[in-house]
Amino acid sequence: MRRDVFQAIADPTRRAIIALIALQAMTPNALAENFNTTRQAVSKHLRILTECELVKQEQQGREIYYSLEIEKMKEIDSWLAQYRKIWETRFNQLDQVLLTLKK
Amino acid sequence: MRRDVFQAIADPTRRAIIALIALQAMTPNALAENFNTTRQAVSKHLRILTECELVKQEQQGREIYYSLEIEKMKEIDSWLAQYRKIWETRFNQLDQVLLTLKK
DNA sequence: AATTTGCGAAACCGAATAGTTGCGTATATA
DNA sequence: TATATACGCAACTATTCGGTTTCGCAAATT
Repeated sequence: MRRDVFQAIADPTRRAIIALIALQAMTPNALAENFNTTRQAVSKHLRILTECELVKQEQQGREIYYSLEIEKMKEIDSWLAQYRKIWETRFNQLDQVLLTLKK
Repeated sequence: MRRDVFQAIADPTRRAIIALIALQAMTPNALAENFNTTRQAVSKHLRILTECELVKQEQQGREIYYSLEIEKMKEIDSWLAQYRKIWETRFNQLDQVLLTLKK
């Protein structure tokens, strides 16, 4: 099973889960109440997110709190960095053009 | 068919295509030669990338050159921005702790 | 004009995926 | 101790996905 961060964030429900647990740790039941889905479905998404280390869990009694592993999000950021470089270069080039026109 | 950027970049072959055409426009055949796959397979990926506007095409005779629509990549960047804010805040907090310890 | 080349599109197939249902287990509550 | 709650896991189903094969069309080459 090839699980990577990009595959994990491909699903909109998972992105919604990420958005919620980024703010505070939550249980599967609490998460399911926020969507039109069952606890089991959320549970499966959490398993995928856990497998690619985007999420960490903490047991408290019979409840399991899930929270975002923010470090892993940087992996997407570093992939994006190469393209950010491109659009920043283009922006600077445009900037140059505008400056030249102004003169 | 729900095509969005996140679903598009989920596939490793598509990320490789993006990396190549970010540097220069390429034809499906030229792209296929860079991978262990057929032109048709590449063609399907290009269709998906085109549908979500990550890629633009330019016909030249019977050849079609595909290149990256860098603007669309910013969509991923702006989604990531909310999380970047989180890790930067945490970094600053850690920075504060280190400063306090130093004194 | 006949052939080759570059391409998209459709039909098809096996694998993966999202979701449901049902189960077993552990913790909490009565 | 009996019951309710929170959860993960496995089995099952419908759908989607990545890839191949085949086809037809248009542009280039002979």
